[in-house]
Amino acid sequence: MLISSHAVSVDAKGRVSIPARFREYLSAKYGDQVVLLGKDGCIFAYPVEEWKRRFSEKLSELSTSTKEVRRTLRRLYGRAESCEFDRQGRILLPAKLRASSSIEKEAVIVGIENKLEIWDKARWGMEMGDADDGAADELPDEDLIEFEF
Amino acid sequence: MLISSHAVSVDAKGRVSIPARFREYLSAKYGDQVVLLGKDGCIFAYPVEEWKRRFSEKLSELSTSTKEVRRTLRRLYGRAESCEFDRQGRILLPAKLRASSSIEKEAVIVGIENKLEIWDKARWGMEMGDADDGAADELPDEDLIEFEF
DNA sequence: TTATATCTCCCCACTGTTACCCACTATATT
DNA sequence: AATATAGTGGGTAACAGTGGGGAGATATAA
Repeated sequence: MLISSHAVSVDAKGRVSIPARFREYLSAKYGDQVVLLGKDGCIFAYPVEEWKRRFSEKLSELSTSTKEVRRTLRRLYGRAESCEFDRQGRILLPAKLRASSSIEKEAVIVGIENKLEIWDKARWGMEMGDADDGAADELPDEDLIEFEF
Repeated sequence: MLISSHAVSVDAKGRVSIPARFREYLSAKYGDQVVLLGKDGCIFAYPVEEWKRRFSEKLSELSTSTKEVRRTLRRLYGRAESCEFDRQGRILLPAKLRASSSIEKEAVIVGIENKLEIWDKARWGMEMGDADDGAADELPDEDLIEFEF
């Protein structure tokens, strides 16, 4: 299971190191290929198998006979990118995705169950409520779920 | 079952010894991996299985098609950390969590049913009402639960 | 086609951190 | 007293993350 967040740097070539814990889990369970998708102001990274489960299989149930379905499909697949870890355990973030997620020099990689999210560091701070000091460790009232802590 | 509290020291590298009773119970029942989460001004430590039961399974019932659910997920997973006991039975507390819980040199580890809480010693004293002498063995009025003793 | 530029991914090198190992002390047990 | 166990501290080798040179592939231009 993927969990936690790591600050990483983006080098001049646009590469980011995938933290070792994440990489080991992904390589062992899924292989070295992931699918990238710009979403929520960051980059989602799915193992191929997860991408298929979430999108390919769902869409294959639908008929492509309607314009709407075909449009949804091409918008989803057109924005996605496929990429692999290099020998140093990094991935090259395509310039398009770096631009759309405002990622430049400092990034944060977040493990969420079975996918990764890659954020610009400043944006991640906003998303987390700018409260690293524990003042916001209470989940906001509007939360939909009642967790058992 | 985990119960009682132990004072431990935090070494220069940020490690704390998990008291033997706790470690034996956790290792035997769950394994050597725990998930840490900053909460209530201390650090919660769940066996992975407990984390999954409380959070992963609950969240997997929800659709991630709404922005609110995705945000809740990343805020929860992003603040958590996964870690293992070393050969001496210690865990390394990540600097982020030490900071958010004010843990520096002296800590207290509390066993509560099936999770641990790790406190800064001074804060733990406050939480216990500064009364190690038994004067506060009566639950305060504002407690929400009526226990059957 | 040839020449030039760009991109991708390999390799190597450097640095700070991590986790293993050993050792010391205090407490408990025989 | 002798032995075992728990908690503590620190040295050190291995590894993770970082940065950059350069080969090969692909694209662009002449």
